[in-house]
Amino acid sequence: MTGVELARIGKSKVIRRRGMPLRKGRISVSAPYMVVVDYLKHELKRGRWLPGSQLPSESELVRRFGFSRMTINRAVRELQSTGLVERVRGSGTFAAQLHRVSSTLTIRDLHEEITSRGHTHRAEVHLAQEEGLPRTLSEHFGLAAGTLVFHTVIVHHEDGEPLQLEDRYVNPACAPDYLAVDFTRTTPTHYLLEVAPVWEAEYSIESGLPTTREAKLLKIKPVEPCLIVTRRTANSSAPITYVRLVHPGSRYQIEGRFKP
Amino acid sequence: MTGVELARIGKSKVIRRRGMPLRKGRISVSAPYMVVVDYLKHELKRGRWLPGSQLPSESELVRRFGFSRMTINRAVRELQSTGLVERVRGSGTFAAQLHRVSSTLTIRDLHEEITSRGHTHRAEVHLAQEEGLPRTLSEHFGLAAGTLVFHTVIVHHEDGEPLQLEDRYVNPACAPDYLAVDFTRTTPTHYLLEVAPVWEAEYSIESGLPTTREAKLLKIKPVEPCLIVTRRTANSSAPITYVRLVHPGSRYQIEGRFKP
DNA sequence: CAGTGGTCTAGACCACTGA
DNA sequence: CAGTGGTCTAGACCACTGA
Repeated sequence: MTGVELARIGKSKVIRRRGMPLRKGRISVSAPYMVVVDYLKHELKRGRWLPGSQLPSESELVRRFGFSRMTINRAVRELQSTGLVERVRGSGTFAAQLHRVSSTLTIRDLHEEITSRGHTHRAEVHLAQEEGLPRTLSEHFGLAAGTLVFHTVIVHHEDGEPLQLEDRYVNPACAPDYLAVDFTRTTPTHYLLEVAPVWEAEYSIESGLPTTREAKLLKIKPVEPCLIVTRRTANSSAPITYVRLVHPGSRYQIEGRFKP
Repeated sequence: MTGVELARIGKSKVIRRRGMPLRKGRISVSAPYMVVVDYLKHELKRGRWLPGSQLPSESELVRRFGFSRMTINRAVRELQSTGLVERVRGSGTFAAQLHRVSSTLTIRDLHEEITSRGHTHRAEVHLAQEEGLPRTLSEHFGLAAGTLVFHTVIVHHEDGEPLQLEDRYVNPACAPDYLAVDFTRTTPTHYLLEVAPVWEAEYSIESGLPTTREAKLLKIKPVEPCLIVTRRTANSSAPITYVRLVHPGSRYQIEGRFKP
């Protein structure tokens, strides 16, 4: 972008201040701070400022664009929060190393996921009962061994094929009516997100073999590698649920993408 | 927090405007917008506004805290960007369902990861050559089959135990000197992040079996489940690298945690 | 129509950096 | 000391919502 073009962008501010609408004809004009965001992103993308090198200062951008400093500041702060630049007070703004691939791991309702692919979802309930928390899970779940908890084992099918075994423990204090839910119609994930807002979560993703029972329920050979996700959620004072999700490796993978 | 306490917070603004420093004695006083952020976070955490319900409006918060509307707006916008609230123009601000567990999947240098655990890292280079891109990878990598690319196969050990097999293809246009690097001293990840800034990335995480050759190099049985990560990075105009990372399931897992 | 959030401005004071 | 980013303010105009 040349200095002339920048000057033209600067002028659009004046127009707005005189009360012109944000739309001229069919062309939508972005908010001034977005103009700056787009400009900086575009130049970063082109490699104009290599990682570690310094970007124009706020006052420099104020001069170039003709916007107020608060507007410039907001734009650059936006890039900072997405990790594209780093700012050092007293020193300057620098292009960041894009090490971090910030992705979003969603606690997504499997029912939604399957139906959004246009497939049918069916849930088989193999266990739904109250029981004492096994000693082995006490630490992971964050409740004392022997505490009465709800335990469900459900196999989710996509178009008739087992896709996920969901072995879940639920803290009755957070969802007292959990066992009354018809899990062939409502998934535990969906129900729990409704009744027990999540404040924090921990998860682990690993590859391993199913237990004998899991293999049988998933209708796979005991030697088939599985993608196993375990997850614990909690609100600010108590654990909500601990779940082990076992997926046949041949049928499930986690995908992600990052683009600033 | 009671109305009285809020009123007191409001007064602190007046003090600042008269030129008092941000620190009184040893007590550090947060910036006003952070006061509002902390207050709203704290109340959300306590469950004061359940998911979907409406938070106080900006003007209401202006009255309560005595800060200017821009300051209140910045605070609430901050919560919005972290996904804690949703805002609808003309309607209001609402507590969000915390479905999204926003986690950060880092492209991390394995050497760093291992040494930060206090362990020793050793890399064995099994292949480093130029070759034509296999047809099967053409689509994944984003280059035509047969294009000359660099290909390296490296096994990374943690305290002498094979932890990761790194099978990597590199676009020579982005890193022409790639093959000159001594990979027993510098990991490909480290080198590439230096010379070829990443603009976008895609990854997939799955569970599967190693190939016969991979199993041999990792010194595991061919039936041991592995956590397999494939990743493609690119800058704005060309793909940089495509890598398949194979980890023995028994020795590696991906962990994450989310807390607003 | 009153209420909501989205955004901009011009000016201000400040802490921190590095020559 | 000049330059940098961090932050706040008081007022403004606007688009959109929903009674």
